Formats: sequence, structure tokens, C-alpha cells
Amino acid sequence: MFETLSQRIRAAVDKLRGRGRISEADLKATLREIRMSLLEADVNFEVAKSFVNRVQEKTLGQAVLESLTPAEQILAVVYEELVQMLGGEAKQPVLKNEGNLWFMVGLQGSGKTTTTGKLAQFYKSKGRRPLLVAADTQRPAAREQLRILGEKIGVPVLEVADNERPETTRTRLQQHLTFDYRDLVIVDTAGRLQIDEALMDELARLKQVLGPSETLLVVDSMTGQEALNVSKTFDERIGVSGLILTKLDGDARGGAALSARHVTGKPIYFAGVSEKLEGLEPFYPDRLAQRILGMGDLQTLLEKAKLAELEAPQKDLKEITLEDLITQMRQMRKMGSFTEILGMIPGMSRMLPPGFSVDEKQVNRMEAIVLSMTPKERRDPKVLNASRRKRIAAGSGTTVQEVNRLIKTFEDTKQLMKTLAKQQQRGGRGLFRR
RNA sequence: UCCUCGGUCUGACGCGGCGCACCAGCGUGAACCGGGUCAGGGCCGGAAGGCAGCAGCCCUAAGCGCCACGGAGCGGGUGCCGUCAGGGAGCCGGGGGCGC
Repeated sequence: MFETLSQRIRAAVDKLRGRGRISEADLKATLREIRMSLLEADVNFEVAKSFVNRVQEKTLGQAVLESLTPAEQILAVVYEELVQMLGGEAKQPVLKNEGNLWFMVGLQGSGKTTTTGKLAQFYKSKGRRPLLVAADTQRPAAREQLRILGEKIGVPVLEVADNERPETTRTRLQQHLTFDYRDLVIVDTAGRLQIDEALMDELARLKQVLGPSETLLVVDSMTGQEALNVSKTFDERIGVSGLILTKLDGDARGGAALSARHVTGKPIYFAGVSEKLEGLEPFYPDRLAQRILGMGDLQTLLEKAKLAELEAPQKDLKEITLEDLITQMRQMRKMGSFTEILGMIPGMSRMLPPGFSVDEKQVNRMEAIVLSMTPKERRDPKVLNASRRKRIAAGSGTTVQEVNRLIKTFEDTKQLMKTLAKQQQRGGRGLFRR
């Protein structure tokens, strides 16, 4: 999927590969190419524009990392923004313990009924007890299709009659649930080839009567921007809580998927990727972005970027916390009477922060102190005022003095780490230079 | 040209729509001064056993947020909506009289 787009973006970034330096003009040319390829992929114009702008801003504002080539760095930014464009975090529809009622809406031919079956299969395999409702009051053929699907996956299907009123449907549904309890009801609503008023009114009424907890709009990703127009109309008329993009496997361009979040403001819950009943995946923006940019490249790149972050003490992203201190202490506890050994080295005892003695009981108590803190306090000991210290002391069976001593030790250690880091950074031959 | 009926107009009420958001619903939500469970650590005890209890987790309150389907209510540069009432002029439509 997304082959065309994928190739074009990679080609654009590849041109920068192997260069040590990249001028702003080079960057702009590359970004222009990326924008063109997005537009060719039928991505919404506004979306493409803001994407490119953000990449540019981020790239220019970024410090040069030694371990990454400029091309890799840009690729990393493009990846991050791509994930954002696809919706950032993966989202799933809300599933309560019981009484879930979901609406499937969409145009005829979008794969709505098939997707309904896939959803039922998906949640059945997760231990849910779904019930399908074939709610097309006009086309018996549509209901039959769902009935056959239901038989295949072993999920009961409640069928409406021709021209049945929503109230009747609700009553029948309630009746069904009293003798056959189900915790997830998925309603496959009627579809038309185009948006028409009668359909919208019918759906709106049905929605009002049944009151679904989620309204999932099924759209065909191959129809590109048109899919988004459909989404907007459906949302305006009946309200949509999330999207399911079907036929994503056949979509070489990807315009709908890439613009959906931005244009409709709705999360993409699932993606349909094959004709088979298992062909339904939760929509993961990060994985899709990886696919678009080419997996292999990216993984090594991300690892490198992570390492670079760890190796950049000037950024001070990694301040040590009280939890780190405790981990260290536990290790020392295992080592036994560490202080004794240290004491034997001339001058060593003076280098250690005051109060730095390791005997087992002492470490246990210190651990208890940290364990009595809230997560926030562990992260940022500065918030520890008198009343908090009192609480911690009481809760851990220690005294306020002991708590104070621990904090002092922690501050000293932190200071020590900073000094060491600075020395290394300055290139001064520290003790532990590799 | 006059009379008359109706509409346009105004008001009240009803219905619908939109807006607000009180209840409900959903989410979030207390360092300690809420509840449960209380790891670690502590306290009492010779021991057996008890006890208090921080963090976490679970629950809950105020608060905050979401929602506008349901219940109650409020507000309108709201509706070629309904009922009733008021209607000076003008305008539009119907009926009638008189004059040419």
C-alpha cells in the first residue's frame, strides 16, 4: 500500500544522502518535492502545506547531531510529522463492559457490511459476545449478505423487516438481548450509492431511537478526497465518532488516510486490508509511517537517534531521579561492605558525598523513604516541603532527619554527575574516558 | 373609489429548531488533613501474635472537562409551524357595492 507515495518521498530524501552539509536551498528543494508527491497522492492541499512547513521549522531549529547524517536527521523529522499527520497515537473505539451499541454507516460499496463482519470477528476473538443487526430496511440483499457473514463467523444476526420502524427495531433488539445476552451490538445501517436526503433522515432517526455509543463511518480509501467529503457530510448530518478506512491495501496513493485526521478531525480506528475476514487491523499511525518511509532504513535510524540523545549531556534530557539513586543503592547493597573497600583507598572517603555510607539496614530504610513518596516527588524532590517530609518519615518508619539526609545525598550525587559530565564534554581527560 | 374577508404585522401559548447547561451519562479527579487494600519500612511483644500506616492500586467527594440521546428549565435578529387574541396606515390575494 502507498507504493507511489512511498517511492517519491524516499527518492526526494535520497538525493540528500551522502552529503555532509545541506544548505537551506537544498532543504527547500527537497521539501518542495515532498509536497508535490503529497499532492499527487491526493493529500488535501492544506494538510500538505502545513506538513511541509512543520518539517522545515523543526529541521532548521534542530541542533546538528554528530552521529547522524543530515539526510537521516531530516528523515527522522519527516517520520515524526508523518505519524502526526496520520493521527499520532493509535485510537480505538470506547468499549464498555456491557451495552455497547455501534453504528456502521457509509456509502454502498465502501465495504461497510464486510467491515461489520470483520469487526464482529475481531472482537469475538477478543472474547466479546457480539450481535449483528442488519438494518437496511430497503434492500433484502444487503441483509442476506450480513446473515451469511454472521453464519461464517458464528455470530447471530438480527434482521429488520422491510420498512420496519426504528422503534420496532429497538423493541426487537431489546427482546433479543433478554434471552440471548450480548455485550456488543453492531448495527449495519443502510447505504446508498450517493448521499441522499432520505437516507440521511432515516439514519438520523434510527440513531436517535437506538442511541449508539459509537458511530463508525466506513469509507473507501481509494476514493481519496471524495471519501473525506462523504465523512464531513455524514458527520454533519448524523455525527460520526471515528473512521474505518477500507481497501487500504489497494491504495497506492494514500490521500484519504493522510488527510483524514486533519480534515475531519476524527480518529481512524481501523483499516481494512484484505478481502478476508481477518483483514482488519487497528490503525497504527507509527507503523504506517514506517511502511511509507521504508522499514529497514528507519529502524536503524531510530536506534541511532536514540543513542545520540543519550550521548548528548548538554541537552540534559536525562536528569537522574531518586529512583535511579535507589537502584544504584540496591546494587551496592549486593556488593556488601562497599564503604570498607572505599575507605581503604587513600583520600577516597573525602571524595564521597557526606552521609554516603552503605550498610544494608541503612539502604533498606532509604529505599523505604523513596517508596513512601508519590511519583511526582520522586521525579522532582524540590517539591518536598516540611509537611511532605513529615508524611514520608511517618509512613516509612523513619525520621524527618533521615529524610533530609537522603535528599541531601541525592542532591550531592546529582551535582557530582553534572560535574563529571561537564568534564567529559569539555574533552578533559576524565577517569572513565573510553 | 368604498365596504368586507384573509394574509403580511404584533402578543401569548403550544410544537419544532438553535443556543445555554441544571440533573442524568461519560472521563478526570485528594501528597497528608476521605474510604478500602495496604508492598516496603516502622511500632508493641520474650515469643506467639498484634497495631498504626506512607507510596501504589481500587473506590469515592468537591472541583474540572466532555456530551446534548434522555429528564427538568431558561433564552432568541429562531420557523413561509399550529391555536387564540389584537390590529392604525401601507402592501398582496379573494368577495361585494358605487362611479366612469
